[in-house]
Amino acid sequence: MRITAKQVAEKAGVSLATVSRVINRSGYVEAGLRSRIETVMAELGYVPNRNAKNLATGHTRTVGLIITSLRSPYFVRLTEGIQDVLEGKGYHLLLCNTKFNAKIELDDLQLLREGMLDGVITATGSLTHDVMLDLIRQNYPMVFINRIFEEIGEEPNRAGYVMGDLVYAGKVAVNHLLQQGHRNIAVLYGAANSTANKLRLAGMQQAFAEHGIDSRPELLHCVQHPPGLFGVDSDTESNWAYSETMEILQSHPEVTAILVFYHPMLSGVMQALRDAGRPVPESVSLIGFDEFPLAPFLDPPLTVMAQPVYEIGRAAARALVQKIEDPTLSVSKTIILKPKLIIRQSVAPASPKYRAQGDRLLNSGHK
Amino acid sequence: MRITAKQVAEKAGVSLATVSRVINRSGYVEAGLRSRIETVMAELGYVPNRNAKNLATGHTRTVGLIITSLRSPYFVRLTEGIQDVLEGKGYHLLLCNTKFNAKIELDDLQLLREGMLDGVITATGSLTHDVMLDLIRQNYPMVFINRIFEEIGEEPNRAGYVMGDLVYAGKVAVNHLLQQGHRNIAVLYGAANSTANKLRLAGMQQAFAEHGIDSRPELLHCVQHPPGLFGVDSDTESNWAYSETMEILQSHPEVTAILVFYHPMLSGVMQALRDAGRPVPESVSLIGFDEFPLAPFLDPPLTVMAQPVYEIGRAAARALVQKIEDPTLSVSKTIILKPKLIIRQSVAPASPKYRAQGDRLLNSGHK
DNA sequence: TGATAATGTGAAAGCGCTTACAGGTACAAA
DNA sequence: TTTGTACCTGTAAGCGCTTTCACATTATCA
Repeated sequence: MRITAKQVAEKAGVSLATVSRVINRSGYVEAGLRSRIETVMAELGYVPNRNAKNLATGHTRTVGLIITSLRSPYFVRLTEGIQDVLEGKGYHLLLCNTKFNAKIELDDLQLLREGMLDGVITATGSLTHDVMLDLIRQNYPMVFINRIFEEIGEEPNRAGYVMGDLVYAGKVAVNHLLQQGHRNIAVLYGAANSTANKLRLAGMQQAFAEHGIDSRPELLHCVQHPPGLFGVDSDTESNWAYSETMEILQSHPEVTAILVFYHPMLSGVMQALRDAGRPVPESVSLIGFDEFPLAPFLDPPLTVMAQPVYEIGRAAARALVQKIEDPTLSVSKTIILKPKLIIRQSVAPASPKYRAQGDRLLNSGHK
Repeated sequence: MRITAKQVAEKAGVSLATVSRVINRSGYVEAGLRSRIETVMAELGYVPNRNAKNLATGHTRTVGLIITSLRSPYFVRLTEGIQDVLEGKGYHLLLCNTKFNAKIELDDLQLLREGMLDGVITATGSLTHDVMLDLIRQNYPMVFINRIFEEIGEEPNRAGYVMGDLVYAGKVAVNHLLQQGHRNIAVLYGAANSTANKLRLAGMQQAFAEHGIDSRPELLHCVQHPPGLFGVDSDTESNWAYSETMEILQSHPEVTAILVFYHPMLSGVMQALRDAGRPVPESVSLIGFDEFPLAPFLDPPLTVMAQPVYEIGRAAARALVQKIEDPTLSVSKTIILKPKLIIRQSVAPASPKYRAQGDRLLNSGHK
């Protein structure tokens, strides 16, 4: 059977409390006694029971991270940032991969309620919005990435927010395209209705506005996948992106540029472009989101909107730990970090033909 | 304060035991009472305390996964396989990213001893070999991926093993190269001394043997990174690979093919090749390990040894859960799954010049 | 009809820790 | 000497569940 602190106490001829003190280096214990107890612990091979400790102290020093998939370098790098700070603070990470499945997300959120998690970092969209709201209002320590809750006003609570500057990201990406003469741009979204998508869309529209162009739907073909679409399968996102891209290419041959917001969709988009005989960037320009090591080695080297996602992860983890350890409620400032466009070779000037077509559309006015 | 089962019991006018029975659907409880208690729980917003439950039952339904980095599609896909089966069985995943750092690995292993983890799946190399041995002998439920322990003979315990057929992988990869006339092959390893590396090396040597070639060190330049080399930094593996590749290219200009066992190194290798003016595959052929969605879109499309890693993950998780839930000790059979070479365009026939050079080396004999 | 089994409920003893609280000693300051 | 304070250790009451055991009550079957 397993050795308990009580047995250590008996063998060392001290009380349980003293053993606890040496384990936790808390309170006073005389040096001689301490080392005697440590010897006994070593002899007995004593290992403290973490569950008992968790119960007694009311916390576990583990936090949950909710993401949609590790297939995106965005989430990978985010996770790394988070783990690197957690590790330094003695926290552990419980990973929840929702695959856009609300049930899975709910399941992990429940762990927070059940006291098994001290806090949670959420990097996903809007699947379980109401539950999140509820948790925030109940003052659970939470940090949200690229997401805000308008419903929560100035009520103090223990939620924090860290974001990339998504408006800026959308704007800069579209600007780059606009400058190269692109007018008909298709956008492949991640989950619908997410804060992130709204902000990016706003940024994209700003870019159009700044170019004196009215960004009617014809000029910006946004495709969002329905919630809960993706399964366990290795490449459902990619497959979805493939068929959506094919669809766009056929129904909107005037599209000369594609923005891919969710990295796992990239391979599907590229495959579709290849199958449709539309070379990148000669025929269609492409911008990906999130930098990854092999981006310079794609054919063509991929122009990418790089979010400072490692830093976002670190900021999120720091904020969460701080919120966990400080019982004070407050209304928290949102931390915002700027992304950067890394220009490579997947964007080229729009072919004059399509350029003209876009401008024609543009000049035809609308009611 | 938080609602406890005791309060539910009082309000419902029943005993604590009965409340516990309805929570766990265990034992007998009359239908009417059950629904009354459920109503009370709902009214009170009762959520059971998981730490108390963990303490009382002695298990947590969470398992640990130890990997080196999420930057490799190998570990990503592995993690997905594991999570997909765990999720179905009601287990949660605690993720440990060692970054080849023994301290971090030890830390998570400790959670197993402390009872916070019901079991652990280890997919890393040899950093904490002795501790692993210890844990196995103490009959903790563990599953090892691509790793075996010769030290454990026929002693029954609760460890399991699942492996890709690494010998086969090494053999097939080298065979492919040999057939194209390559004779001087460089290999970039992951962590030194791992079971996986030994097996692959064995396979590679088999391939040479089958071609009637003696695979002296001159013909197979293996480079292993020292343990603990890699840090937090985004691309230490890549940087290491870059300088090693540069080094090889200079000191062994006769090398015409490179095998990259650890995916995060790939970008470094490709950058070095590019900087050294050695085009792939015209000058140097390249084989990567582990398939990933963008492999067909690299320049050139990458030939890759694809391990059935999702299946490996599933098998590992199934094995672990089974070992957790079945207290019987046994000596376990190793599950072996075959990889597959996916041929694309990063391997071309060796240039005759180097081919000749390789053969000359070969024919010069050795003492 | 009585014996046996199945069903339903409660009391209470843990699970293995932490943490007041109380009490004791030693030593410096007053 | 007294008092105050730092230092040291133990007692015991939890933390919030699960689970055994005992005891009722009801159904089942010769």
